Amino acid sequence: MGEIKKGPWKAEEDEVLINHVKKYGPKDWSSIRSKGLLHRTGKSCRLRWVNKLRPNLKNGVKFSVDEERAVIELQAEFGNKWARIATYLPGRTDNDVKNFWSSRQKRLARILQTPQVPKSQKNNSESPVIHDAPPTVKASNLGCLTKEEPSPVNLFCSPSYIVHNPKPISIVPLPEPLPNSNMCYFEQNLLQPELDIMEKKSWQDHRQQTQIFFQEQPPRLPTEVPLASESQDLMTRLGDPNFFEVFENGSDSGGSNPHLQYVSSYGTEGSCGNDGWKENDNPVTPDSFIHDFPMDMFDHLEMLPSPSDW
DNA sequence: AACCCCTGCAACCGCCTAATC
DNA sequence: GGATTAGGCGGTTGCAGGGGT
Repeated sequence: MGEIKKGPWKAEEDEVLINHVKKYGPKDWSSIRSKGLLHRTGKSCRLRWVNKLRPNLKNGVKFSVDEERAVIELQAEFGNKWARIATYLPGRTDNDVKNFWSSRQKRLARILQTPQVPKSQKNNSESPVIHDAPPTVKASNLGCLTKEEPSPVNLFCSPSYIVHNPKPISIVPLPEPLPNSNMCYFEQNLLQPELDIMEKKSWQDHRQQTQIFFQEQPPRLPTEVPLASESQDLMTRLGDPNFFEVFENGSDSGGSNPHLQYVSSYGTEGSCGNDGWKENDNPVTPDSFIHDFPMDMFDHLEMLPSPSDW
């Protein structure tokens, strides 16, 4: 048996592989090598067929908006089960989906990358911390949010989620991660290294009437695509130190069924007086804001200067 | 023009599981 | 029942091309 060939496939090799599949079907990959047809492993042959030679593949075609949505939704549901996800996307392979997802994650991580806050600024508890990028949920905190430890929850844990899901962010403060819960989704989408977490103090400084709401519905596909111009507006708002004010005075109770809310010590009516979780008797959600996130928001984000330039 | 950086993509690697011996 | 093999899958790597400086 000759040496095993690696590296890019040549057209002649493809032809041999195609002929083999025509004769015997997409199986017996190992026999290709044992018969001396190719000096490739069965694995390599199979991979080449599945990813490049199989009929009806969308080679060289970018993911459509619908496909992107589907990947995001399916990834939220199945996790990194690329092969399974690919079965929902005609013409796409697990490799396609995997590459799409990882490049997207990289892109978002870069977008949301935040520079280190200088120590002098950190030590100054009176100075509000101005974040250079939309803050994110520390996903690992989501599983341990308690009344005693009302972590400064930052939204935007999953940009793709927000971009593509007009529903309010679902944060379920449960003691244990649930399979197929949104929490799992957050865990999987945590951008590494962990993006900076707002400190409690600055959280309070920024938001005198903090209210974060919870719902248990799974992510849903968006039903409308806002205009691109809205993206620009939103990006302007994201860069605004007072950005979080949009979460105050939520006006749209929406269709969710929130059952908990986070109330700061500066909370308003019904506040328990201390920071912490409380039953939400009269939920008001920031739906309207979240719903405003356009599909292409992060495409526009990329057009902004990098955080280091801010 | 040269260099660097980023991105997308193809292919490989390692692990796991099922089938076969 | 254990060992071996093949196939499947997710993670990772390496490279080519494009864009910016």
